Amino acid sequence: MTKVLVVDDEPALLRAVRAALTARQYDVATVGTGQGAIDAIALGAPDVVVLDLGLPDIDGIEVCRRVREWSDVPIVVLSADGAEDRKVQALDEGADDYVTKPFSTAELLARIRVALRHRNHDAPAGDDAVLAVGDLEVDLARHAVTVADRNVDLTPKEFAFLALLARWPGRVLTHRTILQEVWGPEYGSESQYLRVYASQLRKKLDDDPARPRLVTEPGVGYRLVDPASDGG
Amino acid sequence: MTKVLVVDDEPALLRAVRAALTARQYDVATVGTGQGAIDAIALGAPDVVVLDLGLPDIDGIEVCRRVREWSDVPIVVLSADGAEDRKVQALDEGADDYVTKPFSTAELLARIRVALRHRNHDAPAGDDAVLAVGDLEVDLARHAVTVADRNVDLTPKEFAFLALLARWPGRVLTHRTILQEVWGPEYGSESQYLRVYASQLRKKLDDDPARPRLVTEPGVGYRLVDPASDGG
DNA sequence: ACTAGCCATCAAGATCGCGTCAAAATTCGT
DNA sequence: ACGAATTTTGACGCGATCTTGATGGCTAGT
Repeated sequence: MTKVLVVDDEPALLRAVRAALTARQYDVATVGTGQGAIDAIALGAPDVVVLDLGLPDIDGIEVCRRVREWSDVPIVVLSADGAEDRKVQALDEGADDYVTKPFSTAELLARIRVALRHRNHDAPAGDDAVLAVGDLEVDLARHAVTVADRNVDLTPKEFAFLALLARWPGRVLTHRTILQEVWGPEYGSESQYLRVYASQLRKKLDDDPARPRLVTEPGVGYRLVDPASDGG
Repeated sequence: MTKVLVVDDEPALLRAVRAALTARQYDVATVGTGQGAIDAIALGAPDVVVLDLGLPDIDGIEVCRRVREWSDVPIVVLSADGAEDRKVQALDEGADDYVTKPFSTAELLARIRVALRHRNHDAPAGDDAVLAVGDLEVDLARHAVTVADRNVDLTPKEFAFLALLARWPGRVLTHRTILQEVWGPEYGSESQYLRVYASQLRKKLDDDPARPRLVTEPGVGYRLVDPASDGG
C-alpha cells in the first residue's frame, strides 16, 4: 500500500487530509514537527511526503534540505505563504511541488498522484536511506558507517566520498566526478585530495590490501567492489 | 544546453518567458499551436515543455495525453483557468505541474528547475553501458573487460584502445584514428604504439592466432571481429 | 631468391601516478 | 580566544605503465 506522511501542526487540517487520503486507500502517517518528519521519513520510508512549512520547531525548508541529503522521496509543500521567493526557495531546496493554502482536496490529491508517478519512474527499486555494499553499510540519514557490524568513525569529507561511491556499487567514478561532487564544482583536478582520502578510508575501513573494498582504477578513478555483481 | 519548448499563443507572454529563459542560458524554442507542440516535441526532443492550456487548435490537456503516449518529457502547464477539476484533469493526463496565471517569472523558473531535476534523476539510474562483441564484453562504467566471462586486467591505454574498437564492432579504425582517440590529437603517426598494444591486448585477451578477435588490416588499421555480422 | 615495407614480439629505461606520512592551515565548538 | 578536529599542502618512495629501440617474421613485388 502507498504510504503518505503528512507533516502539519494544525489538527483540523491533519484530520481533513488524513480522511481524504484514507478514503482513497492510502496508508497515512502524521507527525506535527520537523524533527518528527525527518525521523519518520528515515524510519518509515514513505512514498510521498506532504509537508506544511509552518512547523513549530524547524523551518519546513530546512526539513527539505536535510531530507534531500539522503532521500529522494517526493515532497509536496503546503503553505499559507504565497510569497514568490518562499516558493522558489522551497522548490530549489528539494520540494517537488508547492501548494498555497487554501487549496482543494482534489488538487492536493492530484498533485500527490503526480509525485507518486515521478517516484515510480525514478526509483523502481525502493530507495533506502541505508546503502549496503557487501559487509559495508552507509546510513545516509544518520551519517553512520559500519563494516561487518563494526562502527566506523568518519570525517564529513570521508563520509561524502564513501557515500558517493556506495551509491554506485561496482561502478568507477572518475577523479573529476568525485572531486566535483564532494569538494565542489571548482575542484576539478586536485586529485591529490583523492589519494589522501582514499588512503585514510582504507585505513579506517580496515581494508585488506590484497582484497581492498576501495579499488583504484589507475588513471581513471575509484570504485567500491560490489560482491553482489562481481568478485573483484 | 538545456532545451525548453514554450507553447503559447499570446505573443506578449511568449516574449516574456523567452527572455527570462534565454537570460539563464536555456535554449528556447516556441510554438503557438497544439499540433505544433506535438511536432516540436517529437522532432526537437526538448528537456522540458511549458504548455499553455488555451491553444487555438487542440486543447492543452489533449496535447498532454497524446504526448504521454510516447514521451516522458516533463510538462509544466500554464493556465488562466483556476478551476480545480481542470487542474486535476491536466495533472492526471500527464502534466507534471500546473501554474495558474498570473504567475511570477521566478516561480515558473523554479518549477522548471524542479522538472529538470526530476529528469536528471531518471537518467543515471539504470544504464550500465556494456559493449558486447561476441564473447567479449567491455563495461565502460566499471572499466572492466571480460572474455567468455573471464575477467581481464587491462591498463588504462589498453582499455581505451579496446573500448574504442568495441564501439565500432567489425569496423576498421585507421592508425591515425586510434592514435588520436587514445593517445591524443598530437599523436598521428606513432603507429609503433599500436603494434605494441595490439600485441599486449591479444595476449591478455587470449586470442587464438588462427582466429584472432583483434584483426590487423595491413597498411590501414585494426578492427574487432563481430560474429554477429561477419565470420572473420 | 632477394629486397623493401609492414608487422609482432621482447626487453630495458624513463616516466607517471599512486600511497603514505607529516606538517601547516583552516574550521569549528566551547 | 583557545584547543581539537579536520582539511589542505608538500615531499618522497615505489611500482605499474608507457615509451623506445632492437630483432625477427611475413608478404608482395622484382
